[in-house]
Amino acid sequence: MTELGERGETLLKTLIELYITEGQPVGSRTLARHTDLNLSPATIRNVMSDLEDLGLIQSPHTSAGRIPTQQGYRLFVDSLLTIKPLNSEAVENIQSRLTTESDPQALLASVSEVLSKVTHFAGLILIPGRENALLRQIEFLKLSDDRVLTIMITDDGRVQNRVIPTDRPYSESELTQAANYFNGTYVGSSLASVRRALLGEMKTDSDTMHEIMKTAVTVAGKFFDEEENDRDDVVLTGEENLLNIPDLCQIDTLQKLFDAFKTKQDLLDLLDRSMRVNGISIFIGEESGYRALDDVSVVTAPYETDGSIVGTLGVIGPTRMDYEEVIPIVDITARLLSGALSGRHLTESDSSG
Amino acid sequence: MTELGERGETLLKTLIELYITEGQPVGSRTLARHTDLNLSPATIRNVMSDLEDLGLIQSPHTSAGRIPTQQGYRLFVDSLLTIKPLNSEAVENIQSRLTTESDPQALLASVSEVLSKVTHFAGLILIPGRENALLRQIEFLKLSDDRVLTIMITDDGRVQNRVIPTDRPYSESELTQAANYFNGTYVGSSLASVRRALLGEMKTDSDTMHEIMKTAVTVAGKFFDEEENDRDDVVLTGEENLLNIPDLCQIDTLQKLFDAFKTKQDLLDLLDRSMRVNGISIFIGEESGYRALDDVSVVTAPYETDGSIVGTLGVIGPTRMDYEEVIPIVDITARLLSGALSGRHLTESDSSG
DNA sequence: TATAGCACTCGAAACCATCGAGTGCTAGGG
DNA sequence: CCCTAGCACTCGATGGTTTCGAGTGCTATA
Repeated sequence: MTELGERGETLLKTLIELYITEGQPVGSRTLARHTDLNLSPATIRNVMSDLEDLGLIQSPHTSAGRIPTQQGYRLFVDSLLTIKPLNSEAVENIQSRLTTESDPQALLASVSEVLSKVTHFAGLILIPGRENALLRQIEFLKLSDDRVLTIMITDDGRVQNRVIPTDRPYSESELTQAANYFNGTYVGSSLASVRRALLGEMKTDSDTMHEIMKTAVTVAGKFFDEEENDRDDVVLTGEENLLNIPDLCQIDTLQKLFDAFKTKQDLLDLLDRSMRVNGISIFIGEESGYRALDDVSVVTAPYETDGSIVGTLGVIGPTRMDYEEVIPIVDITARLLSGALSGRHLTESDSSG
Repeated sequence: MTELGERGETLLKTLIELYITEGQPVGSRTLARHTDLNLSPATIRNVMSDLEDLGLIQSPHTSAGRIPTQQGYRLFVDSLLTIKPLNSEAVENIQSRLTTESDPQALLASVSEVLSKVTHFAGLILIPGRENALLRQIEFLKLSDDRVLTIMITDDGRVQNRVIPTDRPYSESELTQAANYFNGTYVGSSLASVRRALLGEMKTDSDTMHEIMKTAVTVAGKFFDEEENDRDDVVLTGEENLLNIPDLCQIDTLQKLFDAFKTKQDLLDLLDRSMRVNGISIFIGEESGYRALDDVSVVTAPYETDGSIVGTLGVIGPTRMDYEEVIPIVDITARLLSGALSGRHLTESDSSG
């Protein structure tokens, strides 16, 4: 790519900043006024023409000013932006939220909420799957002759319950014994390994198994079979904020967006991809590759527990968002959350219920 | 109110039906064509003028056709509409959903979903509080020195868990004994009475209480203290459907609406009110009394478990919705749900974990 | 009482002129 | 060689005018 020169960079930077705050195409005169280069509009025009040739800016029509292209934004966030000092009120807001909430699931959801409140865009967070969590306890409760309530607790303090339809009635004591057997065998193992073990058990010739074992394997097997069991999930908050944004006033754009919000699959994919990157990811407009997100930008940052990345959080806003403000907010939120999450595991002791 | 006459009623009815399907103000000529009264447009005009004087229809401007007013819709739904025969596909859709889902919480949520799918509007359902549910089992699990995970199971098969911060560390055996004591004392009581009993216990001079009892009362007390514990809740689905609706194309209208969807308080109030009515309730435009709902209509119907009303479900759509189709859908959904909910309680037996 | 006729109203659409912000280009100056 | 001033040009936005047509209200009449 052709070299830009310091002057070109300065002008591109101020042009984008102006466009972000004003929302109007910016012309050569305006740009001249808002820079301390002491250049005439005519000179600015020449530079702008170069910038346009490079594909960094464009004009909506002949006699309008210029607006940044996707590539312009990209260059801007990659090398031009000066991160704004963090709004301390926002930091306190985030911090206080993180310290008051002790239930881990509610904590993660509230992080999404605080992101949307602070940025006035939509906040989102990837809630990690539980394949690596350790089983702390499982319990089978008889609901009726053909339904068993299964409750599983993992060492990260999460509780999951599901009603399992059964082929035959189980007695309560049978279920209790099955749970005891199951707990005795698998407590302390990761859910992934429990799942593997169950698959193996189910293939085993069932004649060699004790009746109680069979019960445990059957019921727990169905429990673990449900896909969603340990799937990653996305919590999205503040979607309604996106309705105020003048850039997104087209109903069908919003429609696409909210449809994607409902299914969440695209969001999940995107967050999942960005989890493998170390540090902030920014997807500008069509960069994300999902149609529904063509007209927005997504800023994400991974968060960790005890040093390893477990999930991602972020913000969805208009492509014309104030990156210099949003980026540090997302960044600090991820850091604060990582801090709050560390040392949150259950005691490692036995788990007799 | 002045008598309308059969001819006036017929004309009002067809006018509203036309407006509902076409979305355009309907003029005298169109109305003349769509009725079998063999009247000339001029005559129709006279009648329309009367209807306008009665406040049932209005014209957006001098040379446009007429559209129904809120009062017009009201009269229409109260005494004019001919309920369409139910779309059998929709019924099967609802029915199959109700029979496949066995987890009661998921069942209620899926009803909201199916309502939105079938009507292409937003579905909503009031999920009843649990004050009348019976305690089946409670369990305390130590997470760390200052956090205890509390899990409560009720006879309707619902599981609720919450992390309780504690003042001092409790040992695991202490917590197990406390849970045993608590279960021994309160299993089978309604949550309302457990709450009352706990309030009493907490006032009692704690010197007279065994240490284990104190533990149980303290931890469970905090659990029951959280307001949301047994609050009614609203599940709302298919909000994004409302974005396609041409009548609701104004961003600020949508904004108001989605803000209300977020807080849910107004929806909860409305559903709560309509729960006290026996049968279908219809709130047209401003009738509901909530600003956010000024531009939409809400159709609701209560549903029951074993003969007594426990909640409400419904649909939110544009004021210009096809009431003749939506009303029976809401009605039949409520009936099917009531049927599916009856006989769903847990077995009444003991609850040794 | 219903109808036919007619003048009238008013929004929608098409058309036009004007205005002004902004551009590209070129010639000239440091 | 880079910068600047000047100038003609473009094109959307704005606002006024006209036309068109759907629909109305009124009145006379069968």
